[in-house]
Amino acid sequence: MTITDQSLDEAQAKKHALNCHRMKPALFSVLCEIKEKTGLSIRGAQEEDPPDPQLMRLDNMLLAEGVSGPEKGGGSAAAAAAAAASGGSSDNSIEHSDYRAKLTQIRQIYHTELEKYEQACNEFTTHVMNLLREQSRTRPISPKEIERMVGIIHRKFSSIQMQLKQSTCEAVMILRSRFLDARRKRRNFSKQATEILNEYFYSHLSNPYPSEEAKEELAKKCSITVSQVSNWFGNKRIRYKKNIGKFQEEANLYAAKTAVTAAHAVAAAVQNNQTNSPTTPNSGSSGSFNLPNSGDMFMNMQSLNGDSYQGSQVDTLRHVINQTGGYSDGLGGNSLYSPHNLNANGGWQDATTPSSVTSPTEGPGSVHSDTSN
DNA sequence: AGGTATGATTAGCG
DNA sequence: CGCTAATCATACCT
Repeated sequence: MTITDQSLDEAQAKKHALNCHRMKPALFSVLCEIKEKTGLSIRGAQEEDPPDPQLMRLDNMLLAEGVSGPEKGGGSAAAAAAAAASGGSSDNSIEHSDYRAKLTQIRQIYHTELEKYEQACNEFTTHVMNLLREQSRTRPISPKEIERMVGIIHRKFSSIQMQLKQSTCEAVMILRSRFLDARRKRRNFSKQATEILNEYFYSHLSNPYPSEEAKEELAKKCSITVSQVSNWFGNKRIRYKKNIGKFQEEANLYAAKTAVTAAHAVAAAVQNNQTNSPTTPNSGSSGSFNLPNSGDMFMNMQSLNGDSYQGSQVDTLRHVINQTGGYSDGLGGNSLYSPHNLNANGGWQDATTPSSVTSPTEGPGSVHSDTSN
């Protein structure tokens, strides 16, 4: 619906223009050729035999894409198939309808062209027949010869048809790759979605591997697909690990966020005269990872968040943070980080620490140094 | 324009 | 099959 689509339009227009240019002269030249060589050598015959595999492939594909199939159902079927092929995304219906529209366009062009060729074929056949009939007055013409002529004509036209099919296939492929190859057309998730994902990630930092169900839920919440969630976590894990310093700020932020909510809950609980803190917001799948927690994070948290916490709550918060897998400790703060920590826990990542993991991208100092973003 | 962020894809591993 | 690591291709920012 933006620039890409326009370019697609152009591309398609070009494509079709090209097709038309390719077809028409071909047709004419064939006609001329046949006229001249009134049934002598069969020059185009090598192009396809009756069970031409390529033609079959094209036919199958056109059918599968809904171009040559039934009018209406074909389109949506194709769109569905395409969606399935692209990874089962049933989301952005807008784009799919757009896709379908384009596909319909292609189909229409295909059908009109096809019709035209058929018609031309018939016309030309009768024309040649007439010619032959005329000639038959001056010279004997065997039925066999006529038959052969007709055969030649049909073969020629079907080879043109094949070109049509081929071009249509190409157009469809282009359309598909344009629309369905998400990589080409990547769009960032919504701010909200990223927020949700990050929240989950940082509150499960000790074990950021959402279960299938969790993924589904996240997917639903973010209105993205499960595989997108998986992708996101895959990317996030690897990138986080690669450059923890860079994510420090973010980590603090989200930790603070969850901590705050937790704190509220805890506060409520405390008010309820309960000293327990069973309130880790997200199911406590953490556990296995125990890092020593430093106060740093908390301080940052305070400053980042602007909220002021008072004495007793501080401890509670620390506790909560600990529970939530507060992992932020020395890491971003530069010197202290050792990638070993990650592995040690057997939690995520196994040892493959490539030599250059701990690039000290970030200078010393305060956790929120640059914010170059 | 160039750099960075980011979502998706791919090869390879267990 | 899910994961990591590397890479691609685009979006977004400067």
